[in-house]
Amino acid sequence: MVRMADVAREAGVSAMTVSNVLNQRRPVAAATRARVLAAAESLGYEVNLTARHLSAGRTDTVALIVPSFHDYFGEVADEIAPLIEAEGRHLVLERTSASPEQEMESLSIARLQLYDGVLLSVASLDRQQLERVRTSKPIVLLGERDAPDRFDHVRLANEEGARLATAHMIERGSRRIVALGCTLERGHTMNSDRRVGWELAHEQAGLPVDERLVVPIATYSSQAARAALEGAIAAGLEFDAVFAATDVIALGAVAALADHRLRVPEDVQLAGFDNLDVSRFVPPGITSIDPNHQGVAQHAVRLLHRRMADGAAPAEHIVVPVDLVVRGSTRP
Amino acid sequence: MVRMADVAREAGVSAMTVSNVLNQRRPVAAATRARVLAAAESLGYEVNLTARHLSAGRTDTVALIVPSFHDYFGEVADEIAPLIEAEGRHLVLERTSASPEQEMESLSIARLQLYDGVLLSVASLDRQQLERVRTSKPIVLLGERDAPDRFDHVRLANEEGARLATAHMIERGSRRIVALGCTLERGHTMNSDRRVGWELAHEQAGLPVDERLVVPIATYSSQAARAALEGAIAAGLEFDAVFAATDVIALGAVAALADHRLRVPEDVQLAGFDNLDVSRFVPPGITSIDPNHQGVAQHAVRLLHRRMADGAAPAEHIVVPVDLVVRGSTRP
DNA sequence: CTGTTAGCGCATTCAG
DNA sequence: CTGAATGCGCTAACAG
Repeated sequence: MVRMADVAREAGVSAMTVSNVLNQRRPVAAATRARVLAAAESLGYEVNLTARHLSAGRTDTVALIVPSFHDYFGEVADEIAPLIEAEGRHLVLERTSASPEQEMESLSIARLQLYDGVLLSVASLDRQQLERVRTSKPIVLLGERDAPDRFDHVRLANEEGARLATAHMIERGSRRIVALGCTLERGHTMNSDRRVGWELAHEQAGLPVDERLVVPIATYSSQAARAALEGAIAAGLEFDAVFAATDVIALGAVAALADHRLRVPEDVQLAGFDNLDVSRFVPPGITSIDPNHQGVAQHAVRLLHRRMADGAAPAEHIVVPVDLVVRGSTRP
Repeated sequence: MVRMADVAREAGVSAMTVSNVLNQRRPVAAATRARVLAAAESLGYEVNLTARHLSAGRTDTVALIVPSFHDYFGEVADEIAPLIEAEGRHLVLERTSASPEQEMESLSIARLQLYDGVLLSVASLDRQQLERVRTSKPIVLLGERDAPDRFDHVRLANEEGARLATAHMIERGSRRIVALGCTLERGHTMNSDRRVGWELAHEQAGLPVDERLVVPIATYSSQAARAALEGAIAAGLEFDAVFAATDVIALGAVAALADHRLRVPEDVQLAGFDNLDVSRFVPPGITSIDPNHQGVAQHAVRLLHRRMADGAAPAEHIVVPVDLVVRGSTRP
């Protein structure tokens, strides 16, 4: 390994001068500068970032910690990356496997010290566990779970999105709308908040809420969603629309409906949530709630930036508005 | 910030003893040990990993560098992560935006020094640019591009996969098969190799190869694929099947075919490549080539592991076999 | 079993 | 404009 001292010796200067040339921190005589650059080049020198980080006390790197790398989180990450890079920092992704243990570990101060700031996409930690996280590192929470007020937090307008999608299908004539992947449990989680929105749409339309239409699923996968809806159909549940808690779930619903030769939207209307790319292309196009990734990304980075500048600033809690995107899976 | 020295003072021992207790490196008297742990706990001490990394000369961290975080790469990353973690290391993702500049920068020795090993998913660097990468850091290349022999490299059996999918549709009666998202250009790239497989299937079946059926696309998006196929249809291209270079492209084809009321598979058969989750659920199910993510992940991690153990070992070039997964988009 | 010394490679501070 | 001294926090090697 080539160190700065090696370059210094080769160029006949001190290490400090090498540092100054390479970082353009102080003016250096042109001739000296040229010699240093030549020496660095010929030895193939590159700065040791670990040493720089230790010395500087910062890493110019931000971590985005997600439950898993694919689907929704990958898409958000691609939105966040350029915003972080625009400020001259690097973004790295780590994942927690959505297990509370790993999510806690990734929050250990040790791991945090590698980064100047952390965006944590909370999937499974509850309020109490988050309460125990004590660190002065800038952290911004992303996601739909309830969290302590002292954290900056960006979440979606889950209720409003679910209400919009459900109201839209009521307006287009449906009266028995399955809430697939939702839950009757209370407490702020993504699938509970979305069920509340589904209820709200019924109340606002003066329709009764039939809790049998809430069909929970085992895991947030298309496979589980397909199985759950098949099960509901087999059990004789009557319905004329499906509100799916996520687009991944909606995709499972598409498959289950096709298996039973139920036409979308003629027999059953369908709407999802997340506006994944795939929803534009699966015929007849899946009506969905656009979660405004860009807005999420912008707020998250803005809050983190602010927090890194001022650790004592009061916490902000952002609810990012969402939009209904109408496609062929709901009736005109 | 609490340092080891603070804990040492609090516990009335030396820093070395604190280190030994926390890392279980050397036996420590039970009483001392207890005092150290109590002190660490009460002060809220956590080791500074940057300092440890500098001192130890390693980071126990592997980077997976990908062109973008979503879709294919996110799925592979989720396969690789547990294998890395099983060896007691951490995995982080960085992205290059698929620009050659950034891909080169992520390969700068400086950046590499942060990691004990690097898995680089090559999207846009050509052989010549890779040739210029000089480093003793363990690197394993992933991806379909041609690369210098001195690198360990894991790629898919692209030709064979494309041949399988095309031959399958020929067998099921198609004679004019569009190669959507492929290219007539020579040289080892993903979409060139897959075109070669498409050709090969024709030759083996004794069928002529009509180059007008090769329909390239502007970007690897469903949107671009949809537009390209619409364009081909509008231009009067006659075909009875589509081999899509990727499943993302196949999804665009599904949309384009639906727009033109062409039934799959009755009017047009369709097969893709990548076996994305979505392909199982889009009616009638998209026949696809399974890229064997798990095999890719296992080989990549194995090669990296080997390389980290022995920097001088001869480079291995793995071609991971692929499988045809038949679904409803091709005829029985 | 525990402590001392020294150094990982860089960059800030102060001197010249 | 350039250099020397010093510290970032941890741990390997050596003493005791």
